[in-house]
Amino acid sequence: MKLSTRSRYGARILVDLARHRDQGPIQIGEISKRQDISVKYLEQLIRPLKQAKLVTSVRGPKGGHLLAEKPEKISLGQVVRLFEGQSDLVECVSYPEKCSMSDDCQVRLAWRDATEVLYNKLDSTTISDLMNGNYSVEDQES
Amino acid sequence: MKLSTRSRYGARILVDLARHRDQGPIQIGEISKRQDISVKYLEQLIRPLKQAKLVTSVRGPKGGHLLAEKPEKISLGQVVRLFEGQSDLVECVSYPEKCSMSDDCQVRLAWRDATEVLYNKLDSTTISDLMNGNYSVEDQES
DNA sequence: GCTAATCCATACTAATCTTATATAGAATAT
DNA sequence: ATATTCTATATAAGATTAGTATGGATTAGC
Repeated sequence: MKLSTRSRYGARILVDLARHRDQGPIQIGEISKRQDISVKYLEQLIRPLKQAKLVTSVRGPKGGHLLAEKPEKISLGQVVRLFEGQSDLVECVSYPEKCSMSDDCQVRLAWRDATEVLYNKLDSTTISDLMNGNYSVEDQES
Repeated sequence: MKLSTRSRYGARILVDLARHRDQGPIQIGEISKRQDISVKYLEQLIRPLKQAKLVTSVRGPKGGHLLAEKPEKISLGQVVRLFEGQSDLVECVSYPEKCSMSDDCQVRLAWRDATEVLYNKLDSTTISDLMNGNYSVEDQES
């Protein structure tokens, strides 16, 4: 039950863009240096962020990437749902037909509730909470 | 971020043993039929459950497996910690040295808190909650 | 218009993890 | 004794992950 590095890196990319959002478009090379992620891998990770309208980009020299939303409008839940192929902890939560037992499987309901609790937490944590070096539980809504 | 089938099956094994705990030792063959898990894989999954003292076994003819604890004393959190190699959602939560950024990485703290919320939920859900076909959120402590 | 700097897209690969299956052995109630 | 059960290790196919490589498309500025 591990989060992929894509989700981890994705969150760090957004925090990096948020921290430097008053500096105009941010080049991938800069993010790469600061976040210790290869340029080629970064390009690959930024694409889904753009498709999800969390990031916009400017082409050509002096181009780069920008947050498309205010940091407080982007949650970790969005990032994780974007990068994890399977959002639920177990497949049978969303696709009961995948398991022959699911009809009377009480365990499935417990996985469903655990998934929900987890995403409630992730949804209530925003990039804004994470960008200023003073993250604490009290910053969050729920 | 998917739970392994080991955790899923492990939970179902325990629920199965709980449901039939008044019938003496339960053979793996029976569990296999009811839960649709191969005998050989079951043997492999029951071993850690025994090592964790959640299950005991009786050898020889008429032997089988028994819950070692009351169903209300066994939580899904125990099962998941037992079967998932990595309990935390991300490695850097427990091993900050694995990531060069972890010193001032606020995101890491968010993953830590999300992990905690998840396990609080799993720890408050017991086999007893899941064995009688009437699971609901209200059954649980928190 | 060129062109250098940037972003975009797909293919590929090594390594790891998952999910089992297979084989052989040890213990024990009858 | 022995049939039945549990125990332990080895092996392997398949999927996933994490990352690299290659080539291309776009565009601001000269």
